[in-house]
Amino acid sequence: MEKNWTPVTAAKGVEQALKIFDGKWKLVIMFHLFGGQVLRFSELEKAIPTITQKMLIQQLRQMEVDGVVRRIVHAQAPPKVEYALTDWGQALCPALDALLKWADLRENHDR
Amino acid sequence: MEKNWTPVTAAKGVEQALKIFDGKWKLVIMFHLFGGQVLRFSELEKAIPTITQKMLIQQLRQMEVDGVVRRIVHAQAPPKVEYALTDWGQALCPALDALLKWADLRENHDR
DNA sequence: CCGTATCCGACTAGATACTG
DNA sequence: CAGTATCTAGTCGGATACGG
Repeated sequence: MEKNWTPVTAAKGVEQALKIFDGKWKLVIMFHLFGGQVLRFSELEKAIPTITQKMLIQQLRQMEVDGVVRRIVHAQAPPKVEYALTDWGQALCPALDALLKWADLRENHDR
Repeated sequence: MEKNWTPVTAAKGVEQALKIFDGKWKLVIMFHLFGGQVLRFSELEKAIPTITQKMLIQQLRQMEVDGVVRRIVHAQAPPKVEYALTDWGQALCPALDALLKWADLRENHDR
């Protein structure tokens, strides 16, 4: 069945989608995890040197709640926690590609 | 020729694209103008009753600078100014659709 | 009709220090 | 290793009043 969008509801729909990767670091994190990569907390820290621990954990938690990231805890000492994208998270890739493609179009319309 | 993205540059690329419709009202405005609609300043105000004049003009100006909106001034009294999307602005539609489609996928992965 | 100018509260992210 | 807690500066949007 089809949805019938009004300008307002369509905008709200997109905003909902955007909110899920809104936050200064979520895209960077996602791109590090695309392709099925599984990284530890400390590996993400090293991969993104300018992020603080606070921001890293905050963004990861929100992404987990939103269902784009999976948190994998290994019960050991010392602690080991890994992060990976969910299937749904991986599925964002094509949409982001579309955005990149659109940004590239600008050259043809600018002067 | 192909670009070779790193996680960081890809994220920056998407962020650049996102910035262009970032701001609380830009998407709403765009959805009102999709399909070639041409609207006057006052018509946009009526179409989006909760926006203030300040925000409306601010978002429109930025969108104009960024090249997604075209400003059409008719030299008359009383003043008449119309706004429309550029070709590039219209070209955003598919990418936003991809985002909407992705958001819909969530049902299949949630429980 | 189509804007501009100013003030102000809310939210975000960074710095920093500390813990199981 | 993998977090938590607190404080603060900067940014964004809303309210309101005024101008060509």
